[in-house]
Amino acid sequence: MIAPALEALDILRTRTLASLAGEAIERLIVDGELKAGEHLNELALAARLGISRGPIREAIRGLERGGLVVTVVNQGSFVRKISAGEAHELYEVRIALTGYACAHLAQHATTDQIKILRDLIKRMSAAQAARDAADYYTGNLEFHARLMDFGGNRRAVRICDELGQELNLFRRRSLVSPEGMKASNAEHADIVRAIAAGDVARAREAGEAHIRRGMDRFEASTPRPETDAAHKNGDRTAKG
Amino acid sequence: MIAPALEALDILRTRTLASLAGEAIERLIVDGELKAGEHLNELALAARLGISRGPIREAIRGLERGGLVVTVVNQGSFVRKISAGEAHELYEVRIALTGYACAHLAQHATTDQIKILRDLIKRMSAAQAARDAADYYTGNLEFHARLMDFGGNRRAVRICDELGQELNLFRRRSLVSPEGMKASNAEHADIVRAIAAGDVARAREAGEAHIRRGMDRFEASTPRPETDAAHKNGDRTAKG
DNA sequence: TATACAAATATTGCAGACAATCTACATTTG
DNA sequence: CAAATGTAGATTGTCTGCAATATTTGTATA
Repeated sequence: MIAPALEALDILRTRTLASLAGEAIERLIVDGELKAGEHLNELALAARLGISRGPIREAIRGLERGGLVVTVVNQGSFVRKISAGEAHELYEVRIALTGYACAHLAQHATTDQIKILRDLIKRMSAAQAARDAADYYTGNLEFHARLMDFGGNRRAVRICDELGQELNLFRRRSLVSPEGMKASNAEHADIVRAIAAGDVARAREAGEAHIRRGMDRFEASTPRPETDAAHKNGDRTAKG
Repeated sequence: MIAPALEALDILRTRTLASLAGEAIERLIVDGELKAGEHLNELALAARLGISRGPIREAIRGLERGGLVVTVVNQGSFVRKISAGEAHELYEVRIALTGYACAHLAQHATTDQIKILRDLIKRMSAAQAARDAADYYTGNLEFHARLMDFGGNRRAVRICDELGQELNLFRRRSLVSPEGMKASNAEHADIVRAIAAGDVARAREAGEAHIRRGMDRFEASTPRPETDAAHKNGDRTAKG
């Protein structure tokens, strides 16, 4: 065990304040402490993290490119506000990638990989029975990451991760009902069955359908875009 | 016409030095002036652009998140070196997205959209006949952008753009032979025919195959990874 | 000659300071 | 009373400076 002060110095040798600040701000956004459309005060953030504005600004540029934040010259940066249309687009990209990964897996999956997927399904099933939404949530995340990863494509995993993060800007960690969990997990089972059977077309179809149903559920549960168009930050929806 | 000085001021009011620097550095990379693995000297870049290091550093953070640059603490940033495996992954994501877009178009394309695609094919055909590689190149870029865009998904367009940029890190603007152009454009025609016929499966297949063949051509033309493993920046291939 | 070590140089990471701009509020003017 | 104007405070965009780290150069030693 190293003394905290030394440990802190060690962190500084291997990490940069900008990267640490980036993660911190990202957490603030994902956790909802910084709400969509809200202004990012550089000085306040710097004070809060006990550093100067330089690293904060660098971190914000990263978040900007990542789509979490939108910047207006001489006005600063704002947590990005995602429109329903943009959310739909994000979902569609996920549909395409998931479908492709499933098709790919139907041809190339090993028995070990299939076992891992089946174990995850069991775990989610248990979480659903126990009404443990949090456990189901993480299981679900891992299942989808594995799905993409087993396609052997870490880049696709990363893209899906980022898309998911952006989506969370909109749906604020959608809570799933027990029935929803059950239906969703049944779809997972469909996917894995098709993969195990080596049925390419059916695997793709099942993968696409799963994300699409998630999208439908989400859009059905989303109130029509509020018509307070005069809201101050009403147009902070897209970047550049 | 505004006096240059005033125009410069106008630019500063609407743009940030960091964003301008980001574009400038991006050009340096894409144009090959900064080669893969090369070190980005902040002071030198700042001097070259006539600004201070602050905006340069901010710009680099953006490029980092965009995958064009890799940063090592206390060593600085380097133009990302892409491995053959990573290039393959990038291609696969493009395959998935293009295939999906084509399938989508087969169901929803309007006659206007199909006409635009056909016109682009004619234009590329003319460029190929004239051996005008540059014109073919831009036509090809637009064709693929349209393909994605007509899926109605601007986000997918952006992702494909970014993937293409990263790929260019590897393939340094692959030059296409006249025969290559001809074959490639024939594939374009296949895609559009399937879309016009409303044949979803065939459209997807044609779209995927087109990118896949591009990938195959590319990988066939790529010399096996050089075995100068002792090269100084030999491991600057991935980030984080 | 090759290797190990040490000084010198170069470069990064960060902080603080300043000017330009924006925002909010009070004041004036029609 | 509404609109325009002016002022004070807050915030951003940029620059300069300094300490910490990395890299290079030079030197001595086996």
